[in-house]
Amino acid sequence: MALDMKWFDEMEARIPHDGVRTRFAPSPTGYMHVGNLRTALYTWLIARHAGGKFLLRIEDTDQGRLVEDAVEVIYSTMRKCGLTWDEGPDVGGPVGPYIQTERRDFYGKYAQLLVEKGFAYYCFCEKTESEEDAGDFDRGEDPCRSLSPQEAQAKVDAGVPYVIRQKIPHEGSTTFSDAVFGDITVENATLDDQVLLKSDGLPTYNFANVIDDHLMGITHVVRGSEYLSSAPKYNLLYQSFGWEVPTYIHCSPVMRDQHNKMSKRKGDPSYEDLLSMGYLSEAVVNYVTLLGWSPRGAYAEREFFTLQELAEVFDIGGISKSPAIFDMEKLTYFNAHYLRSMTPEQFHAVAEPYIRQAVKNPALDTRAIAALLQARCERLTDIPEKLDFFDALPEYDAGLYTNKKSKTNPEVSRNMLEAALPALEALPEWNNDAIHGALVSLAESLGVKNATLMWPVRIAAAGKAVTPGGAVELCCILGREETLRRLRCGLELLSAQ
RNA sequence: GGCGCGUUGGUCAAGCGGCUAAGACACCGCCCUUUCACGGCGGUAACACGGGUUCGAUUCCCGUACGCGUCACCA
Repeated sequence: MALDMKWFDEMEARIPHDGVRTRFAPSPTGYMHVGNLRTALYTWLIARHAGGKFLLRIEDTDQGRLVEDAVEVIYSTMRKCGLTWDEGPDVGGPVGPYIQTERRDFYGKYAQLLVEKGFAYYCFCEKTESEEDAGDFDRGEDPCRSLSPQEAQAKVDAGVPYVIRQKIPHEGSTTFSDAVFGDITVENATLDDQVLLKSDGLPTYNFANVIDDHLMGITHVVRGSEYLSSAPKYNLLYQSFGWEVPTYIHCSPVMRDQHNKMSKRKGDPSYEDLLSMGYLSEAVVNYVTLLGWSPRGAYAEREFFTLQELAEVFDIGGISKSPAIFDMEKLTYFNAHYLRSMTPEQFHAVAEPYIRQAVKNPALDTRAIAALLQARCERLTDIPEKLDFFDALPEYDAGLYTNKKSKTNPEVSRNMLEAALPALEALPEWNNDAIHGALVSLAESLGVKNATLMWPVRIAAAGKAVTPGGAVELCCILGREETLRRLRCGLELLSAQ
């Protein structure tokens, strides 16, 4: 069968040559690994930094199930992270389709083209079944490699199943250039004649990648370092077609510990999991970008960046060769920083649902509570447990009234509460300033330090030792009536001693 | 096993022949203070090992060790 050369020309003609073009090519698995997210981030940053195009391509070469939902997860994750794309399955573009299963018939044609050029051949051998066979198999000796075109064609015509393999030269060496790892030279003899087209007519991952990246005009390919060893074969493939090789950027993996990559299977959190654990998307994005990349020059000591700032500063040279261990504690620190950097309004907006998990009483002001929380939580999920005393005063032990530094014990606490009660009762207004003023001047007139009065009031108001705010703030939020009631409860408890 | 890659404090990391080897997280201490936090100040802690090259190696080269990756009609 003759190849339609005009079709190839048309495919070539569609390819844009207008600067940097990068692509993120996930498989629709239903969630976003941290490692994948980082790849997406770097890919996006390279495009945006250069003012180029960023495209989305879905690699769905197998799984027929779930795909619809899973692709949605990819879209929504990308959106939440702010990773906008210029071309993709949903928005289209000049080099579509952007879903691999819809490009199915492209690959066979290019495989045949390669056969015609003498850089690939039909192979009619059985699959290599066991690992041992595969290991011992002397690849240079594949008899199909030396079949004449006529012999091969005859078998194809006779309906013998076949795969198409890449014809790697026996001699010489291939040098592959990576932007992170530098030049890597390998002997061609160590490379195998990898399958390009499977017997079912579908391409292997390696082949599909080369074809798609070329046909989509991709200039920079970001991928995991596990693909590093197959890269020289890509080079050969590009050479065979006479195509320009894109810049490859191989990234070392994100690890869960010294020995293992992060993985959903081992229980490591995905992007979605991190959000539900109370982390902000911005914090995750910022932190993950810094796992394996660091800013240089004037920004070398900075670590907080918005996505836009990252796009300006990002450079391929800052990508590290060695793996990085994901440190949840440092992510937590980033998250805390982001929470504190928000305006009170912004913080209230994200915190309110968590506040309402613990505080059902509609009379309590969530804004005032949020204000106390902002400097006191590292994740949003920390919030509910800190507020457990608002709706109902917990049962507590009189021992809480003893605090050395504040110079309190049940005895003095009783005196303090007795004095505080009428002072608070008499206040014309109920707000932070008024309460604070009244208590401070009361302490002065009693001749005790502020803490000696504040401690018992806070314990009586909250019924617990550690609270997200001091006596004044808690009383203010609880309201006069409830505050007085709780102080009387405290007094009762102390009198019963 | 072959081939490839990597190795700076517990973690992330700067460094790209000459430095008291940055900075951040975590940890410890002090200050602030109405508990806890926040904030401020300070501290402990590292160039895997052995050879070269060089006037001089964390930096360049070669080994060793350890680790990782890859050797599929999986991606």
